[in-house]
Amino acid sequence: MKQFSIECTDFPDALIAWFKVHGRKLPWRATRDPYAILVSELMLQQTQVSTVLFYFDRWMQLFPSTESLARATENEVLRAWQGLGYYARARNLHRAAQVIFWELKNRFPDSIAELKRLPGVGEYTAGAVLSFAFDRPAPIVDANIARVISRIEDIRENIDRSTGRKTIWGVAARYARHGAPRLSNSALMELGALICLPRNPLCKLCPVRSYCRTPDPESLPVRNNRPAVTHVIENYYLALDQNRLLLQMNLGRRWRGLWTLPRLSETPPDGPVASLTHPVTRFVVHLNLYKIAVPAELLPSHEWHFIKDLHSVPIASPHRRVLEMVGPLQASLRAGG
DNA sequence: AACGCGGGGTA
DNA sequence: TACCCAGCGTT
Repeated sequence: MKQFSIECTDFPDALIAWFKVHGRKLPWRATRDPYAILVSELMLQQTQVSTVLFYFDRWMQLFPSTESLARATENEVLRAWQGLGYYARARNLHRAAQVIFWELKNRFPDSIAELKRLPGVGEYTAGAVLSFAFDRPAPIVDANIARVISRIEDIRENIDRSTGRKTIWGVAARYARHGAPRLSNSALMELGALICLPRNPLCKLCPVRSYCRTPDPESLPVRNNRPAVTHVIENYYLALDQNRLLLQMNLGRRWRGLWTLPRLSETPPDGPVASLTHPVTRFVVHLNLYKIAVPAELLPSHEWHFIKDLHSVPIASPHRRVLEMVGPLQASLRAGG
């Protein structure tokens, strides 16, 4: 039977000893409230720690419990999430709180299977809640841990493919059998965040370098190539009527529940009053804003909003940014964060 | 088993 | 610009 160095008790012990000294004090590490942990995990999906800090703190003040979040309106929830992106996460978290509070009578799920039934909770997030909140052994593999494990074990399978992912999760599962799940999962993740960096890993500072099998850490993990970027031009119009601004509610999948500027199908003769370039996923969007007279016909999704109330309206970030460029709207957009 | 999500920060 | 990030849901 193949013996992995990760099974030696020395490895987790060395890692945890390092983590206790060098691990960051993050707000979601200072609590064992499963709701707070769940909030942090949803926010941290595909989003870096430094970005989440501000949103997490404000969210926990606005919605300190499953009950307060379950009772909130979708508009309030999306407004609190505004700027964090991937808004499906906000709706998932909202629905998860409603399921826990009403359907589960506010008893927080405490098994992988139950947690995965919550919207927005997959294998990773379920394991994170179980280990961080309940200190129960559960493997987790995020981008950090995938990188650490692939290097420690010199795994050269593509981690974007199912076989490669299976290999990594298998190692993580062996690792999770050792005690202190909260500490060991946190430590593994933190090693990836602080030492075992994607580029220029700090191997000379690594507390477990003697266990590391790869001769070439920077080549790992092996991942798919990124698709080429596609350039897109999008035109919108600025319609002001006295102290009101016309916005459009998104009803499709993209930005559902968020307001954007009303879409303009053709390019007007006069130049835009504001423009910005907005890279997102595999697109680069060139967004143009044209000033037009009050439109003759409004769509059902169109609605006038008082400019003084814009701070409480969830608006997609690029649209909020291009509106800030226009000038007189700045104060209303920024008030209330 | 891929792919879309069309976000945001950093080197 | 390219790349990365405490992934998930859908097809």
